[in-house]
Amino acid sequence: MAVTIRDVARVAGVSASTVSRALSSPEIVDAVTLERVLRVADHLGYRPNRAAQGLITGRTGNLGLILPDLANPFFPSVVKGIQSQAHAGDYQVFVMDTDEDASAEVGLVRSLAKQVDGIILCSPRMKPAELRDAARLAPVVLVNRRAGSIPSVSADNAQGMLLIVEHLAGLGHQRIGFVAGPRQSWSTKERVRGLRAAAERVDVQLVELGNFAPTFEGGAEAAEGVLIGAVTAVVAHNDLMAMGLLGALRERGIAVPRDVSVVGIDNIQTSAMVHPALTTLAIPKEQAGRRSVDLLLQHLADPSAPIPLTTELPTELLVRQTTGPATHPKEPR
Amino acid sequence: MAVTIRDVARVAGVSASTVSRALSSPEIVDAVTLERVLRVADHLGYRPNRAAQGLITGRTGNLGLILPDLANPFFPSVVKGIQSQAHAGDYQVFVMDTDEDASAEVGLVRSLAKQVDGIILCSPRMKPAELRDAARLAPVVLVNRRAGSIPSVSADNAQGMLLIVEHLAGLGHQRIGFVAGPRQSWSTKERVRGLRAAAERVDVQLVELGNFAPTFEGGAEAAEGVLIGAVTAVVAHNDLMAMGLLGALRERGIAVPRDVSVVGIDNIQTSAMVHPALTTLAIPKEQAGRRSVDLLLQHLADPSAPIPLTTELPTELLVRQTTGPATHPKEPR
DNA sequence: CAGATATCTGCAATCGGTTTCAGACTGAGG
DNA sequence: CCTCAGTCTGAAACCGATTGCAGATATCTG
Repeated sequence: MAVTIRDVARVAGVSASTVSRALSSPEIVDAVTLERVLRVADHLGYRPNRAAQGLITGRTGNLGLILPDLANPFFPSVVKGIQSQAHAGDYQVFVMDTDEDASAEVGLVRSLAKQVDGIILCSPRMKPAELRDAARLAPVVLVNRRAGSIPSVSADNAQGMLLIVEHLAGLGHQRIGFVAGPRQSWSTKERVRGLRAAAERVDVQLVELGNFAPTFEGGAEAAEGVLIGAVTAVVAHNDLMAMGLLGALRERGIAVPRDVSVVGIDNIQTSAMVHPALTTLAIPKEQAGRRSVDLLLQHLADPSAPIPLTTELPTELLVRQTTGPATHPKEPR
Repeated sequence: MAVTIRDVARVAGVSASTVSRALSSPEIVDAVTLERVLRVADHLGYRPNRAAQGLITGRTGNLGLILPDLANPFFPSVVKGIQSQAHAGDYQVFVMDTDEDASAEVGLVRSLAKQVDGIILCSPRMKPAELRDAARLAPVVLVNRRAGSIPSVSADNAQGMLLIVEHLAGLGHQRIGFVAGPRQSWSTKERVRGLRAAAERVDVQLVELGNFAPTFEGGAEAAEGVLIGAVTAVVAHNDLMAMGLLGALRERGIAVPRDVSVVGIDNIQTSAMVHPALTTLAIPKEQAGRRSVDLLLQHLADPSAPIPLTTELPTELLVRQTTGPATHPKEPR
């Protein structure tokens, strides 16, 4: 059916070995033979059979990507970055959505391990011990999480939180609320830590308003706490929550940013499309994706070479319309 | 390194063939042998090598998915549906994002064809002739497009447009604007057609406001035309555009839905999160994804069996806050 | 009880590449 | 002219599974 290496060999009047060499190590075959083989291969539309190559070389040319929920607007950008970078390196990407099921992750890694050369775990929910096990089954790179000795790519949360707090402090805010994500989440912990450090450094008060689901609804639920907490500014764990919060505040007649300022994190696409447009900390999502692929491919190219363990990408604060001068503290309007 | 079928065979005291049969056609091996083999396989953690299986059977166990832009919030839902349904059928999915590059699609199909058992083309931008060629390289199912004799899954646009127009007419709107997407797009044509038919049937006037990019910005650009067109309601080609339109109208001091009603299409996640929440025609995105996989797997299971050529999924109108009674026509407030 | 049939299993070929090894040929140097 | 190194090529083994074929055993039939 399909044209094989032997077909090319026959037409070019050489052996299969020569064709193989012409394609994979052209420098060791005679120039005129090479040219002829390549022309024939091209003319016949020859495409190496990946399965056959994989069988002998042990390389599949595939990468696996496991993530909790594609519907969460944070992830598609990461996938795009991964996808395009992988493709540039002649790798294909298996995308697997676990529907936020941490236990599914473990099974997926196991079943994927043999079919790919490496796995990218994006915001994995699994336990550290499970991560360690996973990393033994195949080369693994983590995105949005750090763990033990597994290479990882994440945003520089400490720096990002500082940007946020400095911005708010600069607007006169003294009491800043934080609407946290799920307690177990790595990002949540990172961000709490970063905010605490930043608050101390900038000398403002941080009011932790509790943990909520990292969704629009979760953010809406946090509105009550914001009012009770008597803060003049709120940082939400992500943009989705910030948007939920915005909606709930509006329902309660609280004006943003006049009565309270709101800052999101992620810079998802729609954060710029809502009204008022959301001030948010932009995470370089595509870049994180690309970088994770780089790390993986680098490791595959030379498994003995050392891989940078943790890569932290700088964030950027996008000041839009949901942050403004603090009202309460001292500046009477 | 990895445990092979021969390892299992040796430990179980049988031949490799028997192990193979135990795994793929259990009914033809002796019950006690079967049990022993399966136990050993499980105990050793045996996983068949997909490359080896693929080499001999010609089946890869992979599906390819080509789509224009993952960052467009319409697609992740479709991917989720495809992903989960494929996984249920023990298939993996290669996801490829073309970045809206129609010419890239052709190349991708070609390079993917040998590595997958079938390809799902989601909203492909390529020309009909190219589609025909693609379908010759591998089994293909189209999502969101119809073309010649290639099986396809799409929303029932005619029905959907009728729902929209009836809803608006019911609110007293007589002049309804349509902000169309790209002229070449299949959906655009379908929707124009559907709207025209619906307008005629319900006896309202349809004002076509021109073609715009299917983005937030594209929608914003359409605002001017909406005002000039003197319509009391607008249908946008998709939610992203509707949201852009909403923003631009607000900037011009036009209140929605008081001054003008707006209807989107797609029901992307954020359409419910903006204020006012967008009235939109919901497309069953996940379901479309699942269905496309069903069609493909069905064809793979029995290539001779006929496949339903076009599947149209019913849509649903979600009436939220951007549509209200018409102001102009006769009802003075 | 012989012979036919059914059931189960193993051998060996096969898929399409890659890679080791050895041989053919070339040209240089003595 | 012979030897030797260097360059290029082909034969054959191999990766890990599946499957047609044939042989072995058990079961059934008359």
